Amino acid sequence: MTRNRERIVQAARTLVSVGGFREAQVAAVAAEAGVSTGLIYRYFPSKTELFVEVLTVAIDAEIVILRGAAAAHTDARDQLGAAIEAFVRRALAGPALAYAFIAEPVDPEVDAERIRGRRRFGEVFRDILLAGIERKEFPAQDADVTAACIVGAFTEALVGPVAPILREKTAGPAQLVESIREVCLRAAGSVG
Amino acid sequence: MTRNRERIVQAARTLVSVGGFREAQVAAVAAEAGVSTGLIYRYFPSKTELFVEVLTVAIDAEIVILRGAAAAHTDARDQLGAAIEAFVRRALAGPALAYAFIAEPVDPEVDAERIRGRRRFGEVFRDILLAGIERKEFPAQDADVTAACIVGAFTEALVGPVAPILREKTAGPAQLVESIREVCLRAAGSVG
Amino acid sequence: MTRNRERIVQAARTLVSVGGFREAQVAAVAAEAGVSTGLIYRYFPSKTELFVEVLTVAIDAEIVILRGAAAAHTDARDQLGAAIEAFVRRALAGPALAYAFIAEPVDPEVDAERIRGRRRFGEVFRDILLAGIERKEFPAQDADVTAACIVGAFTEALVGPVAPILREKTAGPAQLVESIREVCLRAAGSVG
Amino acid sequence: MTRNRERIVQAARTLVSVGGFREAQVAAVAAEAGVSTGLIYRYFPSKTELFVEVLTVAIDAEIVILRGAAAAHTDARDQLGAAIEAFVRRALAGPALAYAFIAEPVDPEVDAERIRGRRRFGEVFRDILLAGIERKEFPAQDADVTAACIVGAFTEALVGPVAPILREKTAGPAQLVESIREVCLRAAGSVG
DNA sequence: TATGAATGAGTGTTCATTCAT
DNA sequence: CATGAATGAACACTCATTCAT
Repeated sequence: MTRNRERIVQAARTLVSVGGFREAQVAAVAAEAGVSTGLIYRYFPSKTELFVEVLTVAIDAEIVILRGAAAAHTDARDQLGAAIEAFVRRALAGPALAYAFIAEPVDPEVDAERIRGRRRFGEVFRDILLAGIERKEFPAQDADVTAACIVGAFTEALVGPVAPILREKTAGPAQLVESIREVCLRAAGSVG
Repeated sequence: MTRNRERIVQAARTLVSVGGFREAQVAAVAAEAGVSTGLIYRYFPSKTELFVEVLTVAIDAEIVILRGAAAAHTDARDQLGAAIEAFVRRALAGPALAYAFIAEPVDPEVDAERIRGRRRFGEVFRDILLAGIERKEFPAQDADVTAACIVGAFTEALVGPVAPILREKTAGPAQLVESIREVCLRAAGSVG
Repeated sequence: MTRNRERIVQAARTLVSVGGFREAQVAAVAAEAGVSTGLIYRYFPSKTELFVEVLTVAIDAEIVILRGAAAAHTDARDQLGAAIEAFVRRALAGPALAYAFIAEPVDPEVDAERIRGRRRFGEVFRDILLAGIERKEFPAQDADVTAACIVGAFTEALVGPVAPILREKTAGPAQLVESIREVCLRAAGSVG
Repeated sequence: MTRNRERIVQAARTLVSVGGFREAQVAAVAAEAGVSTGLIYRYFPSKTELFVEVLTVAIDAEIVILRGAAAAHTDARDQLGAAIEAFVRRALAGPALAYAFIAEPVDPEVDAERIRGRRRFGEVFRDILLAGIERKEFPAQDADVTAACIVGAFTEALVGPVAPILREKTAGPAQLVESIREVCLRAAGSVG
């Protein structure tokens, strides 16, 4: 059944988001998914491949959402704001995705996928920035650097070590979303 | 001899910066330091404690440098720019510190120290921001959020996945340092 | 269908001759035979039983051929020479049978069958030798020992480690067949 | 201690000779040697390397003995006879060496060493044969083929499946040694 | 009869930690 | 103080066998 494959991926994702790669042993994934360890190897050639897929799937989904949120607007500024807000809102909803982005995966191959994921996130913002710069909505700047900074910024603010404190301090999620959005928009040079 | 203790910490730091926590086994640290594995346990109760100290020492040193760089200026804008530039320049000089900040440490306790380190970095920027806001150099904003974003921003731009590409693309380190500084200053609301 | 049974045995035989017992897993046999793994267990109670049959069938066929080759002659010397030649020629034609005879089977039970096979090969030669000794074609000797030595001799020359070199060196298969035949005939005491 | 290394090799050798490679798991070797499994990896990079050494050491020792036995004589016939006798006597003394020569080791690398061993045994006999042929003690023949056959012959007679029966049947070890020696000498063309 | 998904015990290997010297 | 040999629990992965469909 292809249902088991999904169960395995989901179990792996859950374990990573809760306890990091460190606690996501094959046996634990199997237990979480309610299957035997051997079954995991029917669907994935190795633990590495499983976690590469976990990351890929998670990132793909987020990328789609980001681009979708941006596509609902025409102004680059609104696109940027919407993409950031979409990302932040989702991240605040649960720890599922968060951990994977700051984690140093045990395996270099998984790490490569994580790196690719961050790069792809950056590309979403870079595209928006480039269009905005061309339309004079943003000042001239190195869009790649700004995009990387934006990714780093909300990653840190959301899933980084400061996040728990920020969440407590700021008056509810809406407030935090708004703060992050403003910082990132300013970083892009958009005059608020 | 307390000299051995230093040699061990230095060896551990070297190994982490070169190959990450993954390749920094106790035996490897001992070999790098030129001591026996047993000796490490005379100075540190566990591998975890050793790496907590490695991080603490490294972060302490950076904090001092950051604050020192900022103290050379009076304008908040200049302080912020100097602190960022100091951090970025040092990070570009070598991988020594960089890796430790995005790495997911093997051990939760080490992770806790890493988190504390990032928070302390954030505090440096928060203090500068708060002073600047009070003096109307920066617009009203949540200084904690902005500070976290700044830490995330240059961490990503420096040691994140995009870094290698950025380094190749931008015309030399000086160019990259400048780009990052500008983004962060804009993020703080400083009109360039 | 009994056709499936044959297909399974044939597939197992092919895999063993190509890659040894090591690569002849049940799943691989099933794939090679174009059936499911489960079907194998409908015909054989265990993997062991399957490979015991593989060996038995292969050896039976060879024994028949050996005896047939010998039966075409009346002189013991010619019988011995013909039997050896028949075996050697067949072995040189393909690796099919060869591997199974020096291989240490995974399973003691399969090993027992292999041992039985070699013994039965020895008996073919022992019978020829005994008849030859009685007719004074061969000198008095321990026919069992000589027979075992003959089996060992051509097994080594054919499938042992020296085989590849011998095949390259000697001028074609015909030459090697002749050399082995001569050595074995001399071993039996037949004056060439 | 280098004593442990020897204990490990000896334990591995014992297990192989008693139960074959199949029963010589790392844990079993450790138990037999009275050490922990981890200690084995202090001396050997892998299970494979351990068993390669076990074979190499065993074969080296036998080769020295074979050549030594032959060196005590001047006639090629006597040399050949002495070498065979030496090998056979030792083999009859215990199962230690025996199993390793017919076993198909689990690992290709170990198998390669086994193959090399048999080849080196063959070379001992080939050298003796070549000298004897030159001195007209033996008739013209393919010395490589004869050497391979001799190795195969006594391997089969000694450690092959027929061995147990031969041992029971023949009147004591001395008798069997003599029979094998005679067969091999005849195979070389030496007129007894 | 036939399938092949599912099982889970077993194996080689790593590495933080200890302790006799 | 200092050594480094020794430990052993833990982990990824394999594969013969079973059984619901």
